[in-house]
Amino acid sequence: MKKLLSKMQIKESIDVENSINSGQVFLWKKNNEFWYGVNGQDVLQIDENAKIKSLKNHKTDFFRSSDDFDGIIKSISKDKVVKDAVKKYPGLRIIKQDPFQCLISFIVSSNSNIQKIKTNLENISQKFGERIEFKNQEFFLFPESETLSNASINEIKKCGVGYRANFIKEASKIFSSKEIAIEDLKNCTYEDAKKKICKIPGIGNKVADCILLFSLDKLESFPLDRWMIRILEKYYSERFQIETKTITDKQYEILHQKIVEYFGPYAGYAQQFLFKMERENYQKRWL
DNA sequence: CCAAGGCCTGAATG
DNA sequence: ACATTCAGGCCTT
Repeated sequence: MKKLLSKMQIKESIDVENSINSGQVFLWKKNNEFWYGVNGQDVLQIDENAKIKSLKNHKTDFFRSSDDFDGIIKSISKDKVVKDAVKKYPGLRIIKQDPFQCLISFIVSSNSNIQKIKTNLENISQKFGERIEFKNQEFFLFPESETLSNASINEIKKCGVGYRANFIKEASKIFSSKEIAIEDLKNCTYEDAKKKICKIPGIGNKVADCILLFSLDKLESFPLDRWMIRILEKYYSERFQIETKTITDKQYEILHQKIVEYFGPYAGYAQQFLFKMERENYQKRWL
């Protein structure tokens, strides 16, 4: 029994370090052997075995451990490129994060870089979020949508987000008005959910796909940023031909359809493995 | 529907 | 030093 369990854990083990360091989340830091991070109105402490302690005891399947991980790996392993990436980061997971924080995070991310995104989000939390102590450390929860919807553009700008300040305020208004309900988004299809959130200012194709993949359970979502385009050109130039320099909405949609046709319904996982691998190849920094 | 240009900011590059 | 480019894009023309 014990042997079986340990074997299972090796097979299914979650790589906390690499999952957090893969461009999905930003308000995380390591202190001694634990990772600490803000997830909406909650703070989490995670050890190397992915055991989670939550400040508010919210139930969250942060690492999507109820996903059939082995099945997903089999499903996306269509070629050597993905297989190599999976072999390199076998415990890399898609993280299920707080939807509002995720939405604002990726609005902030556009035309930016990880270090700056992190700083911007820390500023937003510190300025507008509730200060709280957890495990003898200070944290600032991510602000509620109401708070940000009532904040002035200038105050938001002080967080260093520039022209995105207006997007943040407008997005927060829409979110807090419940005009778009999270449960609906989770329940409807990828296409419908995407259509809905793309109406929010500051959310285009790429940002929408990040939000859908990292907080709304849409695993066929496949965010196409500069890195993924580069990866497709490098490893999949015949299969996914990219005709133009700038990817238009229409081309993005066609490309995404081809990608899902090829990688299947868990294409988002394939994206995460490829992204992680290529960024590491170029020794890009994470948090 | 497509192409081009502007945009806050700050670290990296020349 | 100082200017220019570039970075997980989006929006307008």
